[in-house]
Amino acid sequence: MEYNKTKKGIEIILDYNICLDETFNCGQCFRFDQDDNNVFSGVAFNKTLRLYKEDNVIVLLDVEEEEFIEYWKDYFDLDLNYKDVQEELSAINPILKEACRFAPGIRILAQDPWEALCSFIISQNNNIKRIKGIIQKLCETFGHEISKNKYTFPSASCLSKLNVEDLSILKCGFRDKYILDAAQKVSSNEINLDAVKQMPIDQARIELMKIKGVGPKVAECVLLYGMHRLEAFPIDVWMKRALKNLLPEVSVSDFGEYAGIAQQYIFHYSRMHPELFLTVDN
DNA sequence: CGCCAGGTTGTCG
DNA sequence: CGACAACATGGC
Repeated sequence: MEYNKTKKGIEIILDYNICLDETFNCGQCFRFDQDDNNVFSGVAFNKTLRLYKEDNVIVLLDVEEEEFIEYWKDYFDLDLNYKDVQEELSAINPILKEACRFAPGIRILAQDPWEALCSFIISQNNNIKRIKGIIQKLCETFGHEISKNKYTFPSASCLSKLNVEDLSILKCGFRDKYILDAAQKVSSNEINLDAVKQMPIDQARIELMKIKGVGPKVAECVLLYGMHRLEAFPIDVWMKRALKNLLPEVSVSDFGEYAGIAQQYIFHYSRMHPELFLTVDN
């Protein structure tokens, strides 16, 4: 991976494809949006990021080299060769190969663990549009503004001081008490997310599921998107349908160390092809 | 209006 | 263990 420092910011020279639209809109994160002229903007790690792609270059606007190295290089998983991963996955199964081919520019973002935990608690039995709205309101209400209409994600410590009435403004329904339980367990260090990130994955799952509202699927999303554990394999309604109807002869253990990336390609492919499932049950 | 949404919990057999 | 209703809210 090569990059240049310019007066605009950091320019990442791509030797393979990265699609910002698919990466930000494939259901793994909820805080980036595209404004007019092809520029995406959002917040991660309490920092506003604005970026766009032009030809084989991604421009991170107004980003210094130190900030790029410390945050964004890992955030976009730039040290992993996704082309190699896709070749490996494509050899497993023809449908998986097709899913890789369909959206090869998706990357698994390495998000903040607490933000991922909170976000995927909110995601349960919910739709992506509304998830984004609830998270936006959460940040507007309890984070602080760092640039025009851009807010930090409120810390666990901050949310742990609130009660369910305080959260009613979010209209997040029954998930309010789950958010508070997560905030309390994390801020008190009863659940140490930095430690969980380093644990053997079976133990990490058990630790995360001590939080109310965190079951197998949410735990898996936290591991994959918030702790960059690429072997994690979240199974939601779309993945259930896909595994049953598109990949009946494949077992989850066949996907290997990059199962989470495989999952993302399959999830996105399925969501973009709902017609594949119209005539089936579940 | 009714079904569904990147599920989890509690309960019942 | 497995099945299944209930859960808040709003997108479509």
